[in-house]
Amino acid sequence: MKVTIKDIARLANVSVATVSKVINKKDKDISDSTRQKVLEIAKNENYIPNLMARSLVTKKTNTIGLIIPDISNPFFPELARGAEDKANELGYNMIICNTDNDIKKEKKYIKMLAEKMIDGVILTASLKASAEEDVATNCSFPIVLVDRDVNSPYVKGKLIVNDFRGSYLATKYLIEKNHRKILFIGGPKIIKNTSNRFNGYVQALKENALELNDSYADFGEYNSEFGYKSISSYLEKKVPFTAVVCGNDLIAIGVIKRLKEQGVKVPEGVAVLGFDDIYLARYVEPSLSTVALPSYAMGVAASELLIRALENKNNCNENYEIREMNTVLKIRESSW
Amino acid sequence: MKVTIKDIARLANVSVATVSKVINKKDKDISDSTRQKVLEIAKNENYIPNLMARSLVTKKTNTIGLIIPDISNPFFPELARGAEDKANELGYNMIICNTDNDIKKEKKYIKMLAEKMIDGVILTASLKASAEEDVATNCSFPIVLVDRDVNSPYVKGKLIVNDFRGSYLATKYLIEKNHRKILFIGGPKIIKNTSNRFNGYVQALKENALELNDSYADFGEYNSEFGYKSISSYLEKKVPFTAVVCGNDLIAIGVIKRLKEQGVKVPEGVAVLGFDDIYLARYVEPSLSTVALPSYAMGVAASELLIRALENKNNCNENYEIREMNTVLKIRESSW
DNA sequence: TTGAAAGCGCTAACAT
DNA sequence: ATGTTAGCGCTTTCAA
Repeated sequence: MKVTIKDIARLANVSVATVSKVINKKDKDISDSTRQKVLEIAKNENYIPNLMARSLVTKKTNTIGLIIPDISNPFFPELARGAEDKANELGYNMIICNTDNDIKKEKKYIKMLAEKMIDGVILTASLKASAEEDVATNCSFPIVLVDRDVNSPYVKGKLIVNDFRGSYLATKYLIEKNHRKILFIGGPKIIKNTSNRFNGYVQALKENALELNDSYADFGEYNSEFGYKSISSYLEKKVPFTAVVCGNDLIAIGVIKRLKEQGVKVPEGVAVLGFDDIYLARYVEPSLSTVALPSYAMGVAASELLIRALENKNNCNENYEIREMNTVLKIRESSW
Repeated sequence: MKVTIKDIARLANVSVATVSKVINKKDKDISDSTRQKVLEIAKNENYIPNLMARSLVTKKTNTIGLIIPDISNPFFPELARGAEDKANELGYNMIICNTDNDIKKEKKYIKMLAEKMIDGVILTASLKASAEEDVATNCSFPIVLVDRDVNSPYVKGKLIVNDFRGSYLATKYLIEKNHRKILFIGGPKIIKNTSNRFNGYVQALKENALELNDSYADFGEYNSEFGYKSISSYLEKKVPFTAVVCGNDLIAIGVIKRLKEQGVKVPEGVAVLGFDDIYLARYVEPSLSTVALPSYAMGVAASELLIRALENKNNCNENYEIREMNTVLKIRESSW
């Protein structure tokens, strides 16, 4: 049988109220001797407060949720870690929810989190039909958005990734290196960051008066299989190109794989750029030139934003903080 | 203000008990009409049951914990996904805890999980000083072990990975391919699976009467940096070798990276074997020959074992199930 | 400086 | 078929 606050009270010959005060360090007006006694007994009895009972009265769980679309994309574990480390540091726990880019799952998780009475949630970009019918609209707890747009009074902060600028700079870099036929292979079209990344690419082409050919862009999944498949079909169709801007590193890795199989050298034959800068980007062969996102720092910032909002009593609704995370172009061996 | 069971009861002109029964589908003896009425009102009012209140009385949270040592090692997200999918399917939620191989963090998490009154925990291999002082000894809820040993009456199941056999077979394969000077570069020595994997390697050497040279084995971290560093020092010392058995895929990727920088071809100059078969193993260049672990299936099995134990009323203590997960040697391009 | 008591939202005997 | 009621373990006001 678990030992409760009652047991401690009985053993210490004090009331449960006193024990509660000591446990919660609200002990300004508790005598030193009682405090000591209670603390000692609590330790001896291996007392563990029941957080559910506590939350039931305080209406605070000190737990936040993190909703991510794809935990097998290395970008997200890194973000999760940053978020968790910061949350822990600030006295919060975190529940990670992986939606597999599935709206149904996302809905389910949001419901689950609501039932668990979490204090708030960090919502990262995910597939979605339209901003209006975003499931997040149904949240009734504070939200911090990462690379995503939701209209709701519950939104307390927003992390913006300058995806546009990232791929714009990346593409511009390729153009400066004299590439003229540049493919774009991105993730799912309905994800916002996909279109942002695509638009940056388009902008760079336009500025340099380069032909903007529809057949030069392909959209699919943010994984290596898709990169492999997509580039295969360009190869088959004998589309001429000398560089590929990829929606993320996983796609880039798939592209490089296929290119090599075809006997095309990277970067000599074709330059390939990734996006994200996952852990393995510098270890693959050739190491990946990529638009780096500060994944860990993003997680940290998201937690910070959310928890600060949670602890801010004067809940000024309309004025939430927007923080922009900048991308950095890292040139390694897969491009020149 | 959140709507509670009381509100629903009031609106439906019934007692809270009736509402509770309907909500929990314990409605054998509730009239169809009341059931309908209650359900409808609950939906209209957007009623969300407060799980904490429920758990407080049922002593069941329907939540399990998953403790993993390193979420940036792609093996673990895959396992986590399997565990979570299965848990969800069986009506459970899962909280992922990442310990960074840090005993202190592990302790903290176990305490946190206890406070949150989780129903049970899946504990995966981690650094540890000795079996006896394993933090898990302090758990007071059902445990399922993955690749780890703990002595506790709370252990309700165990997943064993045949690490030994995996690296034994891998090494044997290399020997059959006429490799004679084979290095072993493993993870931290105090992790059990490290020594298991090492022992398999040793066994294969012995059986083939090959020299077992201490300086042929190195132990460090399960990441690419370590692989890179370790092989560098072998290269510097001009130790002769034609093959490397690595403790995991990340190490192998670091090793290959360094080898190529040195102008050593893989597999022509040196064959490299990994362990785990992470998602990117088949996408790196050359694709990685590796001892595959069924990461997703392991997660599924762990959840299954744990939840079955949780739901098994006649809690026969001493007789828990042990399930062995087998490894499969996958030969790709990094070896021959 | 301490304690009594109400109540958080819910479930489960037990009545009716 | 439905309702009454006693808690689950805790915090918090208010009184002593």
